[in-house]
Amino acid sequence: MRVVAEQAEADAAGIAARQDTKEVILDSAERLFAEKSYASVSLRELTQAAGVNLAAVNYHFGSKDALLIAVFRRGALALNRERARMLREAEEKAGGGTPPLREIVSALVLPAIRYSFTSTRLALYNQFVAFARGDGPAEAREILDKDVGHLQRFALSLARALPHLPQQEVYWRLHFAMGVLHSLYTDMKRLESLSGGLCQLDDLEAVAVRVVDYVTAGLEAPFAGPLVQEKTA
Amino acid sequence: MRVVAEQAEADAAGIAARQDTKEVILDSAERLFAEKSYASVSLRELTQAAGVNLAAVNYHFGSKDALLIAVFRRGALALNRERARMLREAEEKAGGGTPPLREIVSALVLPAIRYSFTSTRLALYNQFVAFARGDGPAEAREILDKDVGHLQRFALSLARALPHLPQQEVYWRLHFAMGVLHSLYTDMKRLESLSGGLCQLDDLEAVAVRVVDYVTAGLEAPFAGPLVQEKTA
DNA sequence: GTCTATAATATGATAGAC
DNA sequence: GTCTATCATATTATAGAC
Repeated sequence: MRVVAEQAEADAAGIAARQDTKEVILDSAERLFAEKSYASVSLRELTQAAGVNLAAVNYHFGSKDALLIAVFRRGALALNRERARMLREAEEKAGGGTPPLREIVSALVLPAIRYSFTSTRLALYNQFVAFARGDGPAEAREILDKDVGHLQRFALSLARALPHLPQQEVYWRLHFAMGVLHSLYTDMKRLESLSGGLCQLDDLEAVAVRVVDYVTAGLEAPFAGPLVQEKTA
Repeated sequence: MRVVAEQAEADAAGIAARQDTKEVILDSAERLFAEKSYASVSLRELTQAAGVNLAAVNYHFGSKDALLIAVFRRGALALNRERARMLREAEEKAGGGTPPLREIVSALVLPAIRYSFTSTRLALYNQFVAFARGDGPAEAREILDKDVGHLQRFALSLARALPHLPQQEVYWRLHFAMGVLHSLYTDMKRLESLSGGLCQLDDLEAVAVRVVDYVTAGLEAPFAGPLVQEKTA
């Protein structure tokens, strides 16, 4: 794209030129789609923010819809890979047995939080997912619905760590945990406002501890069983 | 609109005709904006779904943006009113003292869940909020950010019920609770898929108990303090 | 691969008859 | 208040020069 010397170098080396442009577009798209929703971001705004030509999106991805799917795929792959790695490590450390609940929760939670701090790439991944579900083309929604394989692994691991809980309740509480994670990407402005600036997304470790504490406690909540308490009033 | 006899009747009675059309538009807008995002829903699609004329939106609301704000306002008012009512009742029942944590949580949680079951009007309110934040005009976003007054009441009530917790942590855990609620409107399809159909949003009471259990446990989670545990590995 | 110019279409909004 | 017709504009996508 911009640096012509490098371009010539890459071409000479037989490499598929600079794939830089593609990456830059993906980065901008992820951020803008997350911040402003897919439909509301025009290709003009997007390509201008990315510093590339208007036609580049269609050249590299084929269409705006295809770009949305590409940006989702990239984010999902990176996040799921890291989660799976941490879960595997915890299981190995447990010698084939069940890892402590806190470690399972950490494997689920920490990659999402870490990325939100360190990588521009995944900072807004979860927020993007919310929009993709409402906005995107059918294909993107299907991918999203099917993107449960890695969560299934966590469901199984959690079920082993919480043998007294019916499987159904494990699923519900895992689902709630995802909601807690979601809150880190979605409503931080409201939290900042609510707390008068006291609560901020600045200290990675501190936030991680809070989330793990909360989610672990929720998973360990006493389960009363299917009977609903009779009102005394 | 459609029923001419009623229209004439209302006109004869001196009432401002049928305000039905306005309501129908608000209902459709709330649902569609929530499902597909504000920007992706055209006025043509919206008015067709509502069964009203294309020009009706501009006539009754002035613009598409103004419609978004109107639909948000209506939902926020109804939900906050009900939450405040339940919290007040709990406080009165406690005779000026601090209500049990579970009751505070119920006041926060039950109205949102109940509406999601009973009222088409508010069924998708929370999901809509997520989109409004990314999508809407600046005015809508500001309203959203400032819409913390009623949450402030809950923060204070929770702080009294959890006197050992620093105020900052109360805010964080209230924020996480909102994330749990959010999960009921946002990713239910993923939960259904993940659980193989085992988990569904069908039984209001059962879901309410699950959410209250989870959120209460999270609020009651032990608080280790600002010190971060040293890794033993 | 990148860019300009433009085609084809969809959108929000409005004027004006009823 | 409702409807049809239409304007002005913005959008995605593409053709074709470089």
